[in-house]
Amino acid sequence: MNFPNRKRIILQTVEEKGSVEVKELAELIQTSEITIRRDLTAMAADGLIYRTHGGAMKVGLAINPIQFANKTAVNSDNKDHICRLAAQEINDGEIIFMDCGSTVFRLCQFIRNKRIQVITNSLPVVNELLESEVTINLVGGEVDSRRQAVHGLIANEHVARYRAHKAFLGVDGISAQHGLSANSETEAGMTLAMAGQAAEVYLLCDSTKLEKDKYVHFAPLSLIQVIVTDPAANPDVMEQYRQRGVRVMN
Amino acid sequence: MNFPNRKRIILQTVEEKGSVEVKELAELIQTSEITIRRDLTAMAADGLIYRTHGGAMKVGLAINPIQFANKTAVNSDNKDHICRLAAQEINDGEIIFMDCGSTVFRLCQFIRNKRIQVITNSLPVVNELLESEVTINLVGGEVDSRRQAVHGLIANEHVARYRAHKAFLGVDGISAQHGLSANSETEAGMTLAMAGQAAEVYLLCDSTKLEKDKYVHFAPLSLIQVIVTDPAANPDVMEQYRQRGVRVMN
DNA sequence: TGTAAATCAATCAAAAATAATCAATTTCAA
DNA sequence: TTGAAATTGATTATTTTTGATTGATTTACA
Repeated sequence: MNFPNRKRIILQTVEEKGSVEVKELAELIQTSEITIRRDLTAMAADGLIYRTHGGAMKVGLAINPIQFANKTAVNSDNKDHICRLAAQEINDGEIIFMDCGSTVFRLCQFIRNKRIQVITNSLPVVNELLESEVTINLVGGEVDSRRQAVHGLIANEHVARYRAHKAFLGVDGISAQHGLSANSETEAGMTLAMAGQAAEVYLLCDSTKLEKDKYVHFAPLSLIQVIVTDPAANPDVMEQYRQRGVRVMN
Repeated sequence: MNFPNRKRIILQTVEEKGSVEVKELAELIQTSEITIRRDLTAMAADGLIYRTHGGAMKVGLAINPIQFANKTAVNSDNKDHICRLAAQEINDGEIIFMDCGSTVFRLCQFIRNKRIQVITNSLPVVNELLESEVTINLVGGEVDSRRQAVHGLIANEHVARYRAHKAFLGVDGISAQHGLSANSETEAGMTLAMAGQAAEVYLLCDSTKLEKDKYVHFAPLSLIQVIVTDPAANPDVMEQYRQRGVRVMN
């Protein structure tokens, strides 16, 4: 039994049952558990399945954390640090993109009194900036109630109509080697759309997300110009990013 | 049973029942309470659920409910009457426009459980329908913080991309002779845009607005097909509208 | 308000799963 | 056939997950 055949059987089993265990597959395919594990790891890297402890799941069934205001309690000190740094980079008169990341959301409180224009797909951001000096432009399209944000094709097209000085974006994972990754394709699409229309792209990214790879890899590191992170970030890791031409602030 | 699978079951249970207890989940998933507690803590950190003593709850809206309080109090009984009538006109599977009028806003509570698609430029409407059966499409463009709605050129263009079965709109004034009028040009523009893309146009309009003329006259009576108003409306006035080919409900 | 019961966090220990390393086997091309 | 590369399996160390215990905290009820 070779890899392509095993792969076929594994994929079929996962699709059928939603989730499987390593033991189960080893029994079914009549091979060792370690081989199954290797197969699963390879397939998970390709995004074909979602790897769990002891087995694998159908990708669609895995529930990813939503990015949202509720999360603000987690790592909040670090996030505030990041946002203060980011806010210093924003000058009056500028047009900026803000996406629906939880770190990006916290940026709101630091820019309330700036005379800028914010283009965003995040409903919490809009709400937070409604009564402020900031002019808000809301991205139109389908509302994802889970994420309390606007996503999808129409939303991406809307973004493409604008041109901004800076984009402040969040990601779920970033690595020097593989670049940016996210937990969902729709979020990745919005990130790409905003990054493509901004002169300078800032990634707001607490140190726990550095050197982590998530479900979809969607862009190389070269998409961004600046990473803003917290003091807990590993200096060696930061140096790696710098060597690849990214400015790192912390 | 591994974490991702438990996570799925927990989330599903919480969504279904609104709240669950640790014991209940431990029994359901056949695992220890401490494991459930750990799961809940992790999920709460991700913002997927709201942790309570002894269990968990469905995560509520993190957006502070955008207030319409000042306006909604006025004529509320009459407005509810209008909205009940209007809601009866909406069938599952339909696509409808809703604008940012205060009467239109009250329509939300009557359509929460309908399987429809709502296209709106009103932030309170979005907020109200976020956690409902309704699919929401938000109009993109400049946010008018005073009206808590999206207006302007880009917004009108966004609307032009869609085609709906029905539009439910508010106006500031209506008269048999002069047609529809509004207090601002931007609101008038949105009304026109939505009306132009809907097969049937409903005007939700309490009786105090009948035969009133406001700042801008922006459309003839023929723009609309139906007026929904309250029982306090003058029968003679209603007859006038009917004679001009408008269906009047009250 | 005070007391009892329930729930929780923290710590530790056990079990399961995994990663890492190395050896054996197979495959493939020359 | 031979030798290098790829694949597979076995072993061991590490990590992750789970459950039990204890003391602290919160809630419910009188």
